[in-house]
Amino acid sequence: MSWTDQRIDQLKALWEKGLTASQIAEELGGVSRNAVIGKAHRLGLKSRPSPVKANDTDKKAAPKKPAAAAPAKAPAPATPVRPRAAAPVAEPIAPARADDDAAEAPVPRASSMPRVVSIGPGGFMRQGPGDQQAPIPPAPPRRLVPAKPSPEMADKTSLLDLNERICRWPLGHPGEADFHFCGVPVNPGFPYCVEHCGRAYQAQLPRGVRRPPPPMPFGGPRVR
DNA sequence: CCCTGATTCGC
DNA sequence: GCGAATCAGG
Repeated sequence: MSWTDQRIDQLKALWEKGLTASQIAEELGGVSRNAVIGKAHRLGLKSRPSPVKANDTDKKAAPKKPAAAAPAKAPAPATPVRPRAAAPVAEPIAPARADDDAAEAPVPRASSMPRVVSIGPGGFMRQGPGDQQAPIPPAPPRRLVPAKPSPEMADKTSLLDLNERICRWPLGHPGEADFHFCGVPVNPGFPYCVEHCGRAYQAQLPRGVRRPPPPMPFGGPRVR
């Protein structure tokens, strides 16, 4: 991903709105938290209370990197591919309500009055007459997360609960009411727990060897 | 451990 | 310019 004007505007807006770098990175997609921070600093919009910037007032003796001439980095190839993040997933979007037109009172807007422009759910930005930040970044109706509907789903691992350190082995079938994921801690370096790694990764058998169970796709035919 | 932002530095 | 690696505080 590259820093298009749109993405930069979005970054600025979200950063000034107070979102954390992680949240912004997640929102933008395709970039890491570090990338966001790096870009923010390059854009000059740094500051904002950093948890690590306690000191400064009169402490000057701060030897930073005394002997940094030999970094000698040893990248760890032990883990072939570190899972970066959950696969991009289309989150449910709230259906647009169009039935409350009656409530839309036409607001008289003096042209010299600063407008208040929505940049997303709960987020607004003043925009004066002089300001031209043309198309305000499209406000994706994300972050609106459906509540766990039923008590028996409350402790199940939903799609939205997935992260890099819990097992994403699916249990049940997408679309079913109780579809969820395994959710126990992963076998480090793998997307599944030890048990499910055992099912996901199987030793290559020599040709001709008869393999026990012919797995049916998607868990087999479903009776309906 | 998790999180945070800041900084460095090889690309 | 970019961002992973690293640092350092909470």
